[in-house]
Amino acid sequence: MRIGKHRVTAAEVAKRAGVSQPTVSLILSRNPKARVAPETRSRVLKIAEEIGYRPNRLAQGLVRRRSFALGVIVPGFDNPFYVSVLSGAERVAAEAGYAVLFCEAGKVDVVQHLEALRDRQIDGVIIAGIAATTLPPRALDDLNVVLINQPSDRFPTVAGDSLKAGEIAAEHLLSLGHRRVAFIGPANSIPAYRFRERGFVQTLRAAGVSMPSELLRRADATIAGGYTAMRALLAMPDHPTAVFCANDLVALGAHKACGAAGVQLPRYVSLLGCDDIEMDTLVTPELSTIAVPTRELGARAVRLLLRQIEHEGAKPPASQLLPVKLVQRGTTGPVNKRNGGAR
Amino acid sequence: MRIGKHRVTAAEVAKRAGVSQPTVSLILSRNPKARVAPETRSRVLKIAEEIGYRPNRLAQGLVRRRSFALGVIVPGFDNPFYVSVLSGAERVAAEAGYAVLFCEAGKVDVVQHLEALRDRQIDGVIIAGIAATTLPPRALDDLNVVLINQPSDRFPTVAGDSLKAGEIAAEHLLSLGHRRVAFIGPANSIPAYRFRERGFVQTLRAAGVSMPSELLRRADATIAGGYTAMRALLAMPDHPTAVFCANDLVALGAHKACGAAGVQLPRYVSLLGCDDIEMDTLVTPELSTIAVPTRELGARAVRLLLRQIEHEGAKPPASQLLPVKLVQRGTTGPVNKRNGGAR
DNA sequence: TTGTAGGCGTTATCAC
DNA sequence: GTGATAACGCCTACAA
Repeated sequence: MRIGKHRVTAAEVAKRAGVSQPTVSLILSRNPKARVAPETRSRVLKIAEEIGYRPNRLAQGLVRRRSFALGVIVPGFDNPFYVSVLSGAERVAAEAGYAVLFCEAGKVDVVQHLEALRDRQIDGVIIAGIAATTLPPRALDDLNVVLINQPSDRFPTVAGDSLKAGEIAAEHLLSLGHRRVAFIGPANSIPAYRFRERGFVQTLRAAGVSMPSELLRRADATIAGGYTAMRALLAMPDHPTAVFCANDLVALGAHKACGAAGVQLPRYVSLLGCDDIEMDTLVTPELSTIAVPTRELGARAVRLLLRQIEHEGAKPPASQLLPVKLVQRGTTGPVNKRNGGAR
Repeated sequence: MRIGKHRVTAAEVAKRAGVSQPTVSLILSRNPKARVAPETRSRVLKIAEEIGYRPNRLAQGLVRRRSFALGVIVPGFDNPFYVSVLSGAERVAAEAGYAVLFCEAGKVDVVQHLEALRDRQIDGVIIAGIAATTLPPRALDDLNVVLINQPSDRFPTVAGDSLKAGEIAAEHLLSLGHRRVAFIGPANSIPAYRFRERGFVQTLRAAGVSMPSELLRRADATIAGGYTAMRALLAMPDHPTAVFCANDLVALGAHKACGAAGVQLPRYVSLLGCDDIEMDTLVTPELSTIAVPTRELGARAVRLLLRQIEHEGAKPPASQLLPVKLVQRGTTGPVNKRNGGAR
């Protein structure tokens, strides 16, 4: 509500209630510590309610040096993973009365986005999908930061257990009898993908299965990347019987390549992704994957950030590693003995 | 940069430059109108640069009564359509120096989100996927609003041409020889879906093809909704030879139902979606659809909003209707004469 | 228990 | 051209 052209201010409430403006402020913002006459209190509250007073958060922010806003920076929405993270973050933030400033950053302009967030006196930043180490050294100075899916000794982190994901993938494929297995993933990329790869390769090796270099395919972490890489794998005379992909997008691209080549899944090739995005159940057969609690990552990141913000001095909260689990659907199955190149 | 524990302020710059603080402000913010001695100007600019001065946008906002921030409210990310809209909006907003406050609103708490945005002195709001008419009458008072994909005589609007989309769909299916066609879509829903349905039905009728009520299936605008509805259609003794869906999610659900039932696309049933989301090309055969320029919707909505904000008094900018177009892929094909219930 | 004074970091309006 | 001075709306002292 407003009076004429100017919004309702605390001073307005004060005037009508016959008290001073700070008293109003005291009653409406300050916690239980506010020792005010119950009679005054209820009168002020009533009037504030009546004329629809709502504190101006910009003004609050200016004096309290807090904006009650969080920034979320992701590389883009090509990968539904980030969509989930943002969604989870927004829910928790909104419940806590924080706004979410959303930034989509094409690697180049992360720094600019960070500057813009700083100018708005942002209370904290969540970064997903961008390696913090690739940023200019001081870009994150004096900022409350929580990183998603990347380890750091400088900032608290929330991550799905990527190493474990790789292990689970390897164990699953091994248990199905696969011995000639491949991995598709990007070369120099965000830590999550590297860990998935490492966990996968190490577990294979521990089981006495080595992965020759021609079965380690480098590809962008996209559908197109997976498609191309899988095509190359299928073209090999002795193609692998199972393929683990750095993420579900890659796996879906690979899935599509199989479809295009007339290769039956999982009869001749088993295919395993990682993340568990919604599209997985859209393809036929549905994609087996390692589920990562994506929304939960965003939600927890916000909680960590709030803790960090709200008791400022304390030591930064401990990082969290969230469990992942195998979701077996239609693209993984027992190795087929006769399939050395057969279609 | 900061000095000790306090951030660099304009006053700090002023002190070092030996001028008054307002002069600094004048030089750094005000455009050409600033009549300032070139010598002073360059000195101030140099010092500001040196100590890394950046204006506090909260303080700016307080006095200018502007936050340089926009709100975007969408019902959720279940539908990639909204993801695209948000993405397009963010890009344009960021380029113009505006922040995007992202709100995911489960119908219930739209009002709360709007209140929160008001409290932050938001400069404008973009609403997608939520019928403005379902909001309390005064919820949008005194707000700069742009609506996406819904007509309104109160606010400017950016929309894909949904009526046309329905027409195109009908023409396409008719041209392929289909005469027994169905529609799957939600009952009481956002305007876009209603228009698609209307355009579709009207064009059919104009061509002398009526759609019996059993071929008008009501379903949630989700994958699950499409799946269920399609199953019901396939179970009919004389099932339709072509189906148009309110959006791609529904169509993908229907696609899946066909796969599960062993029904070949488009041989026995043609399937047509609407929106053109990325998943469409993931399924086999790829989904034919009517492409809506989703990112562009978000981008234009922001431009409209900025125009509205920046010359306040002027009449609200005209609404925009963006063209849609048929994207024929693998799920639509000529009617098969022999398919009265055949599989 | 409440009011007064002062300041958060800007921008706007004037005199000088 | 430039510098006081006064907002903007709120919060934190401290005094009454």
